[in-house]
Amino acid sequence: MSASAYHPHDHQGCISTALQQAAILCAEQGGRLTPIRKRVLELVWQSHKPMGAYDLLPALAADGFNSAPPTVYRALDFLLDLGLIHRLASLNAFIGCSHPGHEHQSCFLICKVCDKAHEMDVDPWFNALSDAAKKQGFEVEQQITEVVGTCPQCVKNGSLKREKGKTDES
Amino acid sequence: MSASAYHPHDHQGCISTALQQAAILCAEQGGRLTPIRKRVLELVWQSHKPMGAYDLLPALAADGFNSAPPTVYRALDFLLDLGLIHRLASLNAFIGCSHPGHEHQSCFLICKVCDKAHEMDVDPWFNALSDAAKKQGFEVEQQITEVVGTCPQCVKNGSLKREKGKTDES
DNA sequence: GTCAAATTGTAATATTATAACCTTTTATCC
DNA sequence: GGATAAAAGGTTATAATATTACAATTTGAC
Repeated sequence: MSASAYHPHDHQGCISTALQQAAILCAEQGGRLTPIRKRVLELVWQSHKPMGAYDLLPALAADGFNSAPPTVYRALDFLLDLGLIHRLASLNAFIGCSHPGHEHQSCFLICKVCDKAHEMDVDPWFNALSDAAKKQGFEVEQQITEVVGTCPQCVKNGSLKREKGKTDES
Repeated sequence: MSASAYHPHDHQGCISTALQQAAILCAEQGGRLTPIRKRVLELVWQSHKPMGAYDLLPALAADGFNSAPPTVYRALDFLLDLGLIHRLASLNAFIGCSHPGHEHQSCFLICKVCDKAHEMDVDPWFNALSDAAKKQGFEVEQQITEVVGTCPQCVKNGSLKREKGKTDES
């Protein structure tokens, strides 16, 4: 079970779980979790905020790794292929998958206040959409769903601010 | 009622309808449908394939318009604001809205064979997703849904090819 | 140890989008 | 009709994201 992006939690746990699952998946599928790939996965998991490819380069450089765009894109592609991370099309950014290891379509709730993204489980919803598409004769391969708005935490903070008269709202 | 992207139809009709609706919306909302904006809208509607911003520049140039990136991006932004076009995040491309004039979330079926995109009406479905998000305390502002796969026409063509043994499938 | 495949290094460049600042056009008011 | 402010467009430069192409190195299998 993954922790919610919105609440305090042992985030080191998120990272180490992700690394463990990566190791397992690589073992199963014959991929190699090289130091660069491992470090990129860690960096993507550094927070629950989606990371741009170019955000990762300085961190890689600081660790003494090569840091040219192809390096990070290769690692990201590898991790995407294994389903260890997702790419958010609306942000051109990457985020760790909270339940890798099985094929699934992802749906992200993206907070425009704190920038965090939370992977939501919406299988029934995906099936409904797939069915609608199939009804039109469309063969579905991939579904991209990204919901932009304000996360519970930021809604709450916003309300607190309003109570204290610290907002620009009327 | 808009024509299906997948079937032969009077596409000039699509374009002229789009232009008429644009004129009406501009009149209602006080926007100005200048020659550049009008031409960009026409170009976006040239086919049912999403167009990249940079695909539009040569066509604008050929028509004697200024053709630097800001020109086309300003026109696209204007059309986006009025809801006359949509942007497909997974393609970095733009496509005409088939039912502008009322607020709506868009859902596109994108064919990776013929590159056409079809706007699907999925209000009930969107509400279900919104409800799921709200149940978690998330305030929804925008929903991005893009389904990638093969359109009915291309599925059919694929089947025909298979019958004739013209495919690479086993 | 040799070889082929996978991975990484490196330089250059492609693609998409925006910033900043200036000029022109348009609508409005007197 | 001319002054004026706002909107739109022109121009140059650059930012941000991503890929190509090819060389060098590492790894695993035999």
